[in-house]
Amino acid sequence: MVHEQLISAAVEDYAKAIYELEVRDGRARTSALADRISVTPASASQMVKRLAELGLVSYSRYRGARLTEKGRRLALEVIRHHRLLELFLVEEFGMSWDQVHAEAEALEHVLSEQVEERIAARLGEPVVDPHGDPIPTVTLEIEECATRGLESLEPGERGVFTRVSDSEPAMLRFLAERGIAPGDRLEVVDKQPFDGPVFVRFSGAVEVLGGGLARAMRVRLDPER
Amino acid sequence: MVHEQLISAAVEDYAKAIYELEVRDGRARTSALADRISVTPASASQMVKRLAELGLVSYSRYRGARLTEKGRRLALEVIRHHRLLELFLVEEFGMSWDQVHAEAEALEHVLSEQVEERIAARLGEPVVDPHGDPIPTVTLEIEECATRGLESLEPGERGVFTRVSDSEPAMLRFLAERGIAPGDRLEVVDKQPFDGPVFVRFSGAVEVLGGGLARAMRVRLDPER
DNA sequence: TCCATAAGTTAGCTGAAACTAAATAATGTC
DNA sequence: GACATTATTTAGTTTCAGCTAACTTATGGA
Repeated sequence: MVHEQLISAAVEDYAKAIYELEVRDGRARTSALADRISVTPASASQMVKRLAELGLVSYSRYRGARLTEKGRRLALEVIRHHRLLELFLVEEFGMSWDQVHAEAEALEHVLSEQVEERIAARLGEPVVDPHGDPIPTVTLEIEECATRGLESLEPGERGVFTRVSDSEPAMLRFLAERGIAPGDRLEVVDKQPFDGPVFVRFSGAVEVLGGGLARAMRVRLDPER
Repeated sequence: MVHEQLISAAVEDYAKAIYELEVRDGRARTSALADRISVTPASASQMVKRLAELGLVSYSRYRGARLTEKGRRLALEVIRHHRLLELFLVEEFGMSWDQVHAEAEALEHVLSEQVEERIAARLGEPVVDPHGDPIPTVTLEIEECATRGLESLEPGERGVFTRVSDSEPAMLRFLAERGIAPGDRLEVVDKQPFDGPVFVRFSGAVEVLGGGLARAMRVRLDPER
């Protein structure tokens, strides 16, 4: 729970991004990483080398980075901070869904264990954040339940809207306006090819979601009861 | 309220330190500044030059820095963040007096206007922090009431314990243990020369305060009623 | 299988902000 | 008023984390 080597905010950001890419894609390609951190691929490549020196990832050139156990713990700690902060800002300060991501992004790196603990206690040791993302426990356990991008569902398939990328305020506002939130059940009614819009029924009303939004929405497939 | 040029945390720290030195000593000497920031005088000197380029201080070599109006506003904004955070952590999370300084030191640089506003509202737009330091208003007005170091009072003089440096946890714990807090009335009973201990009566009990502690305690002189 | 394109890396540079060592100004004492 | 002491600044280096440009490896179509 305590870092030995004094880890910079930049390194924490890389660890977090690599973790999230591994969860989503199974691996963290350099360019995807660069994209997520908003730096050039050259910078990401270099930083991955630094993370390797710090023992946070293992990698061999040209084949991406894989978090070590130590790197994974660091990533989960940052993610716990991030998600607790998001939930705290929503619950305690009544801030909106789409605002809290940017706030948490900055605060996550300077949150002490002490304050983290106080926040978690205040919120009743929560297990999911406002976007439906699971919050790692104090001991950094996390249950990443398998989800699929909404765009991959075929018409007729049903599921539960489980989480949505927290980094697209416009998307979050769009959903908030329509009262769509994690936990809602949904059924794909129709979809158009080539990343076109997806038609989804949420408790009655059918919504048309553009391709980009559909890819950002993660769905847990209906256990068919 | 919004910075034009994207100001780093380091620059914010310098502005704050210069402000506090100006309040305490009337001016901010390079070595005092270096001391406060925990860098070498050479580093402080260099950074003062940078602050001058940013229009935050005016200075001519060898005669210290003076905050410009812009620099003063930046300092007060950081100080507002710091003191609101300290109070928030004490009031809402029940953290102790001596812990909150370090926390606030890190958080102050990443607190958005939004969250600052929420915290201030939650606390009821407070005007002093837990250490007795005044909190600048939203419009950055502050009332720095004239105080003297306890060590400068002569036996027989009376006053009100008004504030204490928040950066010395041991000192704060010492005071907390004895139930001494800002607002307490006091009377100097005796003192020893050469930075020796000062004997002070707080509502009955006489306490012996070492020279270092005495210098850290700021006292508002009794208006003699 | 070959090769064009895409992905990833290396080399070399930049700006922040720290450092040490050396030089220079201010100050206070006699 | 001279000079020793202290304070401040300058010069030159380091580390971090980004950049561009040039190069290398992977990959997928024909």
